[in-house]
Amino acid sequence: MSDLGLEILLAGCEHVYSDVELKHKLTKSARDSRPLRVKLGMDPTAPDIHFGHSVVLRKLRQFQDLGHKAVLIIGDFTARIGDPTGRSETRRMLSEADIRTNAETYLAQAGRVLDTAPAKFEVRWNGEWLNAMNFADVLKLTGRMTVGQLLKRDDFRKRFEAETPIGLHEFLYPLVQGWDSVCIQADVELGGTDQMYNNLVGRDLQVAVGQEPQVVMLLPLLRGLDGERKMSKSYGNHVALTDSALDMFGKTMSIADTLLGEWYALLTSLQREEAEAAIAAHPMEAKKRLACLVGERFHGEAAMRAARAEWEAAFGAKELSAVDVVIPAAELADGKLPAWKLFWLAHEREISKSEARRMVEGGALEINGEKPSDPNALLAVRNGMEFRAGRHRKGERVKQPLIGRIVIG
RNA sequence: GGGCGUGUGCCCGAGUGGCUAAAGGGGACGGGCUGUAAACCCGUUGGCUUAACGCCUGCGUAGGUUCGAAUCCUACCGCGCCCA
Repeated sequence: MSDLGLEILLAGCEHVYSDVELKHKLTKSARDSRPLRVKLGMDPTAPDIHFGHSVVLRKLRQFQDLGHKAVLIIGDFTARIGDPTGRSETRRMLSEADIRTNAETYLAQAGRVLDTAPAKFEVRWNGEWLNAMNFADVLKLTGRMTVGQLLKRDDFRKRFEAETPIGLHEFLYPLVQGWDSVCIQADVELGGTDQMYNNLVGRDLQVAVGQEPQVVMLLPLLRGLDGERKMSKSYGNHVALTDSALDMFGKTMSIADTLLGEWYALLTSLQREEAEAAIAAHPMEAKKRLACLVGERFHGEAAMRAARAEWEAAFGAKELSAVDVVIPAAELADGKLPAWKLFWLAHEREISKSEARRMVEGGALEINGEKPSDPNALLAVRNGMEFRAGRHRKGERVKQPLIGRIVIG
C-alpha cells in the first residue's frame, strides 16, 4: 500500500489538523516500524455507548487494521469534572461508583468494534496521572493558557455572554483533557467535531513540553433518531450497541429519510455513489439495507437478515405479536371490566389511571372492532381476546402498536 | 461586605389577591394519514376516587397576613447584575 492507508484514514473526516502531518507520521511509523499511538478519550458519564460513538470507534479500528495502536483513555478523572462541551449549563458531577460501572460497560462495548489484541489495544485511566498531581502541578499547567484563549471557545463565550454560570472546574476541562495527550504521548487523537477545541489544546500542550504535536482528526457527529440533534443518550435518540438485532433494525427504520445519506456515510463502508443511488431509487429499501448493514458488526449478517424478516412480518403484514395482559379475576364483575382499566393493565400499570382514561377517550383502545370512547364503558372479556391499546411506551422512539391478549388470572 | 433584581408545570414563558390545575409556544403522548420516515390535521398533557363540575398535591424552601395567595409580608436557599 503506497499511501500507507492515508486515503482510508482521511475518508469521512470533517477536519484533520493536519493531513500533511498525518502523512509524515505514517511514513515515519512505517520506516521505524513503530506503530502510531492513536488516542481516543471517553468520559464514562453514561452507561451506554451507541452508534454515535461507533463512528469514531470505526475510525480507530481502521488505524488498528493498519497496524497502529489504539489507546483508549477512560476519563475516570475527567468524568468527575464533566465536559462542558455543548452544554449550556453546568453539568453535575458523578459519583465514583457510577463512573466505575459506566467505564466497565464502555470497555465491553467498545470491544465490539475495536481489535482488543494487546499489541493493538491499550486502555488507560486518566486518574492514573491526574490524581497524582499536586496543586503546584496544577498551577503550572494552568499557566500554559490564558482566560482569553479559553473564552475564544464558542460555548464558553456564549455562556459567558449570556451570563450563565461557568464553573471554574469546567474551565479547566480542556487543559486536563489535553494533558492526557502529553501523558500518553499521543501521535493522533480522534474525536467528534465538538471536541475540536479540547483536542487542539492537546497539541498546544504537547508542543509546550517539547513533544511532537498530535494530529487531530475530527469526525462528524451522527445525528440521532430525531434527525435533529446529535445522537445522545440524554436526548433518548440513540441506538445502543447493546440493542438487540431487532431493535437495531427497527430503530434504524424509524430515522428520518433526510438522515439516510449521513448514516450510510458514517456507519457503513458503502461507497457514496452507491448509497446515493440506492436512496434515490427507493428510500424504504435503502433504509432496510442500511438497517441490516449497521447491525452486522454487532450481530452478524444472519441475525440481521432474521431481524429484517421479523420486522417485515410484523409491520408489513400489519400483524403484530400480541402481549399477554393478565387480568386478575378479582377485577371482573360479571366477566366485565371498565375500558380504562383494561388499558391501564395493558400498560402494566405504568401510566396513571387518569392518563389511561384520557387515552381511551382519545380512541387509543380498540376491541372487537370498536373504539369505546367512554372510559367507564364495561367490556365483556374472555381468555384469548385480542385488543389494541395505543402504542408500546417502552423502546424509545420506536412506535409500535400494543396488541394485548387477554389472560384472566 | 453593600445595593438591586430574579426563581412558575418536561422546557421556554404569561400571570401582581378570588373567574388559575395555572394563558401562549415548544416538546411529549394518543388518534387520523403513512413506509414504525417526513409533512399535515384533530385531541390530550398533575394525581386519586364513590368519575363527582368530589378530594389531594402544585408556581425555589419554610413560616406569616387574609374569608381566600403563584400573586402581599418575613427568613432562608439558588442564580444574575451593579458597587466595594
